Amino acid sequence: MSRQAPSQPAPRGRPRDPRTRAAILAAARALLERGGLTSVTIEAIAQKAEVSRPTIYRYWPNAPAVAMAAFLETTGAAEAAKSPRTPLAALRAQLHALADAFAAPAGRSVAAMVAAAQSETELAKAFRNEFIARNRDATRALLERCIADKAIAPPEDMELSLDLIFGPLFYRLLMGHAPITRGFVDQLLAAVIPARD
Amino acid sequence: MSRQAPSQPAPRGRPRDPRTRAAILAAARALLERGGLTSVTIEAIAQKAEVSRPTIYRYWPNAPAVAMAAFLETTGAAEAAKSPRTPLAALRAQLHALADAFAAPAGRSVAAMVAAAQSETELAKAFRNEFIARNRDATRALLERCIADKAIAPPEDMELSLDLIFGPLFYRLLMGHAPITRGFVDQLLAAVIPARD
DNA sequence: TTAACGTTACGATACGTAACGTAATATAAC
DNA sequence: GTTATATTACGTTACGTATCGTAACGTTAA
Repeated sequence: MSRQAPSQPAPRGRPRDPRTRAAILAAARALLERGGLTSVTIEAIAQKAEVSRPTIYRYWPNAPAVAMAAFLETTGAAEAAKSPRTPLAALRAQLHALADAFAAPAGRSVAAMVAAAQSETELAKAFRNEFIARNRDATRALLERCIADKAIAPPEDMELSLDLIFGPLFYRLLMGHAPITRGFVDQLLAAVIPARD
Repeated sequence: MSRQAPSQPAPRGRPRDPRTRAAILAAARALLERGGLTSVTIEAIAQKAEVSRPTIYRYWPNAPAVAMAAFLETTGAAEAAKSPRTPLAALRAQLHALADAFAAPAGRSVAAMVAAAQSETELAKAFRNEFIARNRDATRALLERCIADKAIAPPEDMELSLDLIFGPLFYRLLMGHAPITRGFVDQLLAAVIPARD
């Protein structure tokens, strides 16, 4: 009996050691948080991961791609805390979490990925789809729950509201002209989300 | 009669040829707009400007510094159009000009400089002081004139208002998830600047 | 047999600097 | 005023280094 449409084409030969991939990503992530994107070189990753350089190239085409993979692996969209009862509180908790991440060393990684995305189209696409879009989706969902609950007045333009919330956060992260605090998030929300009228 | 405190200590030796500096900056600017920051190498600048590499190093310490100098030379703060009579119209014109710049090839330069600032402290400082701060100052001044004229209600936090205006613009520039149009600016203003009550 | 991985090696690009010669300008000496 | 001299700008050439991306080949695990 022969399989006519195998969903998994049966991998042949020696399988990839999962520790290899993990070691590369872990090394890239560590380098990224410490020294920023410029310190994430194939050479440095290879040494830190105790893997040969050609092996890294067998997984990813260049250093920024490894950095992006490492970044996306560890940093998902900020998840809404489950505990808050009201969607408004959940929204606030979600953005507080994002602000915390931006203020922490992880914020440097985010900034580095934004920077990397400016010069590499592929990275930009991945970053938009896997990070930007996910964060917007998560926040949009909570906003709509707030609207459904009549906790806030429905905004005229939902996408504009998202730009008004995320824009200033990224702006401060990248320009560094002012700190990113939970209080700042609260200010943003107060300004952007019209309280229930 | 001897000058006791000469304001210009009389430069000695061969003066710098102004065309050298101009050629370097022009070349850097062209490279920056086309290929982004990674294409702005000392090597490429030297060839395009028809200047030797050591000469470039005599002016600036590294390639990103040249790029920043070229950027700041050509892209100042958006100036308020003189024609509009009311400060509110001037504010709108100023931000329209910024949006136009962000949407044009010059926008790529701005994005490239933001990216560069993430990995080079010196550049970050220059960029904050010479570009970010200047734009904020210009807009803040117009906002205050609007307030003085009672054209708009005074915002609770002026700096927050500036973040709400500039943040989304940079956010769209850097993420590229939506276009930067004059209509977007108008939407921003409507949302952020409470109309006269 | 097939593919993963290491080792070694190679050419290419860009870096930043040094050394040296020449050109252009100021100041001082005559 | 003309001439010497110091000083600086710029080009040319060269050097050593870092990192890149790839190729070749052997070894190991399925």
